[in-house]
Amino acid sequence: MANISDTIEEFILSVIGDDDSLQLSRNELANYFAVAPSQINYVLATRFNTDKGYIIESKRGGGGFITLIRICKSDDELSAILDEIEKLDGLTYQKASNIIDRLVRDEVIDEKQANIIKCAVSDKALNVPMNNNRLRKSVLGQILIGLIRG
Amino acid sequence: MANISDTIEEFILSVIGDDDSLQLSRNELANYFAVAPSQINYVLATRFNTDKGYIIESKRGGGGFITLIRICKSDDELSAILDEIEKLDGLTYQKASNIIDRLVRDEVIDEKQANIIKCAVSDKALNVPMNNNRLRKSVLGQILIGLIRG
DNA sequence: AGTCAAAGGTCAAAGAAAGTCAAACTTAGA
DNA sequence: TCTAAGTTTGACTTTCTTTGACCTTTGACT
Repeated sequence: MANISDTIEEFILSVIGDDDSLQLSRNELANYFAVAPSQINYVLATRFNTDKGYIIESKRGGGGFITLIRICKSDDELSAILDEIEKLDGLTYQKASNIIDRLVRDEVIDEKQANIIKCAVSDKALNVPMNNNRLRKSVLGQILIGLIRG
Repeated sequence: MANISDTIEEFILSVIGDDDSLQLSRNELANYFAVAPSQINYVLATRFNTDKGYIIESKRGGGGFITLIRICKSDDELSAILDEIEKLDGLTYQKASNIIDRLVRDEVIDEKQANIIKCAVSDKALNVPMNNNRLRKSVLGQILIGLIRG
């Protein structure tokens, strides 16, 4: 509890509300929360990355800014994600979790379903005597296929 | 009696009271009782495990924490199944599927959730170069725990 | 074009939790 | 008394967060 990154995340989420983009100033935000500017990058990298369904754009120099854009939900978001992970060799839990969060955000699945899926792809569930990232990709892949079939 | 683990157990029980979850800091608690931090893990492992009706979640790093969640009464069926499969060495897909159907019949989960779980424990998902019945048991087990957790 | 200040970016080290595991110790029971 | 089970401790690991030093880009102003 009481870690500043979570607080900043909350703040950004509350500011973005239902909008699908938000412009902010890294320095101002860092100043507001009295943290190092690079902490803002940390929050963006861990909480607002593409897996979670956000795109970050920015500009440096005088009058610079950071723009946060929510990737819009599309009808075939499931197949898009399936394609996306198909290219990868495996999936870390972190990445899988981000994808699942994104599906919740875009209302493709609900919290309970997300919970089930996260458990299914957790390290605890996939406790094989080797790197389990390939297996995780396989499990999540099959679940996505199952969701597509309805 | 009067060993420190029992004292810590008492303390946690008194703090949790009638609530069904409690967040605590391992270091603070260890400090309070002047014991090694890992003793807290010992107390949790021996007194607040799933058999005893609790589930533990945690996060490391700055602002880390441990959350203790009490399994509630309505989760009896899930816990019973958990106990049941805990005794087995592994689970065939057929057996897992039967369990899932049973949960649907008893309205513990719905069709969609059942579909997700079946995908997660399918042979296609669990395509490891060995017998996957142990793995299947592990995956279903974690999902059941997740369902209890809510 | 050249300079400079004002952004934002990167990365690695330090810090702050919690987890693991095995050795040492204690205690209850045969 | 001997042993097995339960407890306590501490060294080492893993994960997540915070900080700071240094780098790059941009636009304004000579």
